[in-house]
Amino acid sequence: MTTRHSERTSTASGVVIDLSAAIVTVTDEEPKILLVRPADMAPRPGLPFGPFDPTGHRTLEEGLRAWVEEQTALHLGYVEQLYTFGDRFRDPKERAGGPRPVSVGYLALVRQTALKDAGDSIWGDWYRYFPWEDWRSGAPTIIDSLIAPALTEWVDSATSKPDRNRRRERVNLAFSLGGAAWDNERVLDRYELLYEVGLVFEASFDAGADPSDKLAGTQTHTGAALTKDHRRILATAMGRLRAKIKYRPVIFELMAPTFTLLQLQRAVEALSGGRLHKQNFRRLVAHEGLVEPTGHISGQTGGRPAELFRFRREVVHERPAPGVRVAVQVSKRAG
Amino acid sequence: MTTRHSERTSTASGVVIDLSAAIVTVTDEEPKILLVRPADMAPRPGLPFGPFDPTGHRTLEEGLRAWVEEQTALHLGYVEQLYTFGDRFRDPKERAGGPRPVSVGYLALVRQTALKDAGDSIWGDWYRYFPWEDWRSGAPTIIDSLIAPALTEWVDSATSKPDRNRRRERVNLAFSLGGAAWDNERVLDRYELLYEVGLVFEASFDAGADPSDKLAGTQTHTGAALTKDHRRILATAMGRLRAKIKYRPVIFELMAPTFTLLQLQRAVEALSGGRLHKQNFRRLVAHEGLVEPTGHISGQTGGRPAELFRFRREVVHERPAPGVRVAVQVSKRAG
DNA sequence: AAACTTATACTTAATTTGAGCATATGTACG
DNA sequence: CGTACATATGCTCAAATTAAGTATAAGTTT
Repeated sequence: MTTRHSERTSTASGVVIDLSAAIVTVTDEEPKILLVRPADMAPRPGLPFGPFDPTGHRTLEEGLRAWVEEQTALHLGYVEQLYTFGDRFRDPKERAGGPRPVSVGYLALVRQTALKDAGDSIWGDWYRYFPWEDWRSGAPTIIDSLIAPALTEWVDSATSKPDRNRRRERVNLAFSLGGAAWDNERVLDRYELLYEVGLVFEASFDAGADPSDKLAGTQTHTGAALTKDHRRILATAMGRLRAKIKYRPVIFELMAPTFTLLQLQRAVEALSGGRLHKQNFRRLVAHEGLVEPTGHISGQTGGRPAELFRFRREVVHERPAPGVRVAVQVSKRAG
Repeated sequence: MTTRHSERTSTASGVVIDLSAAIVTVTDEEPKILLVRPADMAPRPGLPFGPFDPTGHRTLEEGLRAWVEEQTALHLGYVEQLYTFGDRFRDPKERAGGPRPVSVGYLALVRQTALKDAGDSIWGDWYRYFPWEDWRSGAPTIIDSLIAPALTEWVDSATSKPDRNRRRERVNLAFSLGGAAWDNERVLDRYELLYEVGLVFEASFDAGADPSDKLAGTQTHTGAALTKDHRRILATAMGRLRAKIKYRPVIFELMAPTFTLLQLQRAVEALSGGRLHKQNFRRLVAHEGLVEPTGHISGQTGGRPAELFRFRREVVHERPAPGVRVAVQVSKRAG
């Protein structure tokens, strides 16, 4: 216990560090995530990633940028480290004796204009993988039709009473089934719950089940699957982004240089998964000094033309928490 | 570009993953950090850490807990992953051909009662390493006497005008020299700025300077130093904890099972580095349902005896963001 | 008993938030 | 040309929250 600080080089064997990127953009009021098409080995699409090279990469982030530029011909602007994933058996190949992969996950934001489609990378609709997260037109039907009943059954099937209570609390907290307000930031909580209950494809796949089995019967899987644990990384990214919007002006990383206030509002709504009160939204961004008018007018609206605005970068130095601190209105769940 | 997803094992060579822990407690209204005494090789104390063992450790967090228990005989309760550090030359030994260390940093909270002093681990005063962060009795003198002048000089010494402006903005943002309100969460920003300007010991040490040089003349180094980049990890932990207190009831991880409201307030103040308005603080914790009275009375106050309270765990399931959302009053800077 | 320390209840004004009304200014289409 | 419709924008209003007190209670210290 005294010599523990002496030279301790790689006693650890077989660690590989992967750098993974959840690259987000918003086009046509829809949030998108950059995916690479499945290669021969991978049956499902996944996030772009590549191994960290300690000799070539000065920093982790630099390594990530290099990989992404090579794989997708995309130059990343805003990049933020999310989380480092290192649980055993994140990659099923590990069971067969593969090395232990540790992934450092990143969130990156790029503007719509930057999408050059480079071969085998594509923009995937974010809510295709998380259909229960989009409340913009009311409560997602999949919750009432599929998720809620299955979760209730899972709660009831607990063997002991304290266990049942724990399960109920967890369900209520994640999916607000107990009447609480929907918390749009708990994306990861919800995904992990669905995984544990077996409601997402990855769960049964990771458990080694033949996927065609369950799918043959009733539809019990929700949302489209990604390879390995990439959907979990994406859930982490969504939650972080939804939280960050509220206190940092990151939304402007996704906007064109000039935009109308409605375009800005729609972008926030797309990411947040709920609707905003229009007048209050305008009051907020104006009062917080987040934007300034350009004097130009947009003609694209189909109604009264809107003024074009631009982001006021100076706001970062003026206010402690500049961001779109707006309450997301989420229509009450039916029933 | 098409085969990039095929088997790509460790082309990366010489990566070692370290797990580091910033273990925080509060005793006698002072925040403390657990440090391990310098061994022969390390000239300064540092955070407890150990290598990640992919064969033995099921998860990263489990690996961290195992290391800490082994090194300090401390069982960790609340643990949260902070950030993964991988910049080149974080450890000066790397220049001499050592392996590239990547550290996954964690924040852990333990209660005062849990401190068993196990041999060569000690509790260090948190503000000894960051004297400019404690505003509880007004603006720290070190800012006006040392930091502000040095930063101003650094701003003025910029060669180009845009460069000077960038420096000024950065200084104003981090240390609120431009009249803005002090933001107690920007701990990392401030440390990194001081590092870059050369005001912390680690900067000149990492640059290879003989430390006795500078110290011989005027005192230009602020705060006590830690080994390698552990002070940076600690800064990250402080910032995260200060932020988290406001929206999650993590403060109770540091409190005894029952406590008076003033004890609770002092603990929050100790971590936040500022004073709170007493009456509003009580109204807040009561109104938020964070605590409930035990019916018992504390006799230790030296004034009117206070009622003892306990944390209401249920609050987590009731409110979206339970936490001590209180504006930290920071006395205005002198001058 | 007087001075001091801490606890706790209550007041008040300013600010922020949530929701909506009213009106302006354009397009689409009969 | 006129009516319906869509969007933009200014403004009001009540409720809730926040910041900063005053007032009083209930102990300890000297």
